[in-house]
Amino acid sequence: MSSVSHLERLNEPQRRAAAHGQPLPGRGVRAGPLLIVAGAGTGKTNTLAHRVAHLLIHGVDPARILLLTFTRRAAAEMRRRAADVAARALGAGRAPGGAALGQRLVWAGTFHSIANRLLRHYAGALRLDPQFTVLDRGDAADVLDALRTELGLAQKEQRFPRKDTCLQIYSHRVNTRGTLRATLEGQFPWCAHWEEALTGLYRAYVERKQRESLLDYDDLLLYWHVMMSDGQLAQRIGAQFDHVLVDEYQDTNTLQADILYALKPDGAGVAVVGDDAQSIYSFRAASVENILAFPERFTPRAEVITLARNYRSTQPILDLANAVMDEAPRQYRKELHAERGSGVRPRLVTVADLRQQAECVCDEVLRHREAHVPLRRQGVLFRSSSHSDVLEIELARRGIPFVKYGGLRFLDAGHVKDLLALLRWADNPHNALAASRVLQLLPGMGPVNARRVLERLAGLDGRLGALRGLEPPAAAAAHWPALVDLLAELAAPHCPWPGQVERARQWYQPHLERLYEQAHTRGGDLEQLTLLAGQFPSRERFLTELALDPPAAAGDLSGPPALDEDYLVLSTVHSAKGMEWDTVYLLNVVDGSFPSEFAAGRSELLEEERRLFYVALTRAQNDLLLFAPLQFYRTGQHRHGDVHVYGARSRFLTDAVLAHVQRVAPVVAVGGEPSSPGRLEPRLDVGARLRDMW
DNA sequence: AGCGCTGGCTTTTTT
DNA sequence: AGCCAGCGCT
Repeated sequence: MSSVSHLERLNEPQRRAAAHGQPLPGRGVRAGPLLIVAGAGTGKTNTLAHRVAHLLIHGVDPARILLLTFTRRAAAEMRRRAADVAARALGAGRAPGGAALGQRLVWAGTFHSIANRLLRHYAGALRLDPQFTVLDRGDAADVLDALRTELGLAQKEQRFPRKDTCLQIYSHRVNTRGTLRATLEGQFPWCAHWEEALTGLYRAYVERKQRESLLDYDDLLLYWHVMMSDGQLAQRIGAQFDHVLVDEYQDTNTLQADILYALKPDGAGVAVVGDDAQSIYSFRAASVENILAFPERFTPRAEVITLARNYRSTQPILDLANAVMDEAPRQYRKELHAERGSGVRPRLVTVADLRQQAECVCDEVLRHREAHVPLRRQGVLFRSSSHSDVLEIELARRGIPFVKYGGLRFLDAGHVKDLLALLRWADNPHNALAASRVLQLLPGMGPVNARRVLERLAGLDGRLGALRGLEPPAAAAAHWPALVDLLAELAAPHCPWPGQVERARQWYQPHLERLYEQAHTRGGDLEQLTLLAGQFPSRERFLTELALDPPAAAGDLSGPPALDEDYLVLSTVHSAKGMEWDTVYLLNVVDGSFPSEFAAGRSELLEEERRLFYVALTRAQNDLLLFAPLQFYRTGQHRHGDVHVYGARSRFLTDAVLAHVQRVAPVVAVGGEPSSPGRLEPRLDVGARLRDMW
């Protein structure tokens, strides 16, 4: 019958998951709660997309499907694929095209972006300014920083936690819905004695955000959650959706889970997908408990469907991944089985140091490219962002193009923050953080003077036009009228959005040149920012979307690279979630890196490192190379000032695991110019020596 | 007060 | 290598 033909490309459990529930003739699908436990590469996205398509085909209104994903990218991907499947099944003739159908899935996004939309819509019921500003991470930390200075927490004999740490602690506490003490003891023991001072800081933080209509990432969820605690509102919002689908459920936190349950207390129409073996966000308060406990949260309990047939990788890669997980305390147990059959064994390459690792990766990358694996089908993964530093230099030297995901963000650059602060202030005149940043761009204007200006402004009617009458410090006087004019212009109610960034940039240019080195390159960034701004319909949308979904790399701003462009992807393992490559290189598989040194001694954290390792391994389709440098440099500091340490074998590489890899030494180019001038002719079999160390 | 400089200290991963 | 507190000069 035609209603299943769209599912014929799925295997049996996938099909059961996609078609779960009873179709009501022409009126949608009635379904109880469903948990899909989907191992890596088992077609999770495809299954979820088919479920959405299945719902659409059975007449569910796309605007009544809430699709919660982990990233913006994932949401877009899901929309596209679901629409494709549905459009194909419905036939091009009598249905809207796939793209149009995808457009109508208006409630697809991250928890945070959906929260943003709902809150702006229901702001009136919450005594919330619908024009609220969303703080990105850096902004939130800056607010905390200002407060800790104001509260006199900065000058103590003992150093108070830095702003990012303060924010992390706050965030963890809020997202776990536990006590500050629990967060401190569990995650930040070295800050435990600051409990009282931190409490005061957070109290001030919450107050300030409310006064200035600022919401940080956590507030988006918190406000949503509070909104759901009101019976009437919860009822109303829940009734807005017939189906709620959640992707990457293993990485949701307690707050998100509670929102979900409040949305659909009986689980009707709820379907969540995840893999407990890939839970890697506990630092963000994600709780594996969410997925483990999901079925029992409902009566009758949720149906559980497990997907274990892997379509991504060859069997030797899965054997390795399975072996790694075999040593973990088991939860939803699933041994991945490759549909694609056999292939080459993963290789463990022992290299002398980071430099040789970089050279070796480059060699292999080029070799693969010659063997018709384009750069973009190859990915280099690492535990922490800085681990690719040496490699990046080598790639640049050899002219191999690459894009890096994770790590330093475009939005963290001072000049970008400056320009955005200007727009933010105009957008929300209460935003003292932005205002203070803007004011301090002027010479002679420091924190104290900026504060004075803002206090006097607040004493007047608070409108930006009133700035004109205020007297700035003498050094800033010359710049004052231009700034006041600019702000008045941008803040005027009907100031057209196109052109605003350009206008702000003109004003900012001389300050840029005065304040920063390399004003030219920085100016280039701002040009890109201007182009990006042009893609948004309004200032508020631009600022909000930018905060909710910051460009991952500076290159992102110019939009996705052209299709014919080929580039290698470098990514943290965290950012590699859900992605796959023909060939994967995993850097620094040594203790201290994998697992991270910070996980030492805490078994929970160690288990998360194991899952992270597992995620990295299962990104590979055909070829997997693990690199183990014997000498492992540390960046600066470390307690005893060591420049480098001898990396111990990663504790995840047990004998049972090693049985699944082929151990090799790098192929050193013989006869050609050796890259290090010290090495003359081959007298030593270095490779053999290195192998012997294991 | 602002601003530049010095020196001590530093948990990784991100919506 | 970067953050941040504190110092000294303007």
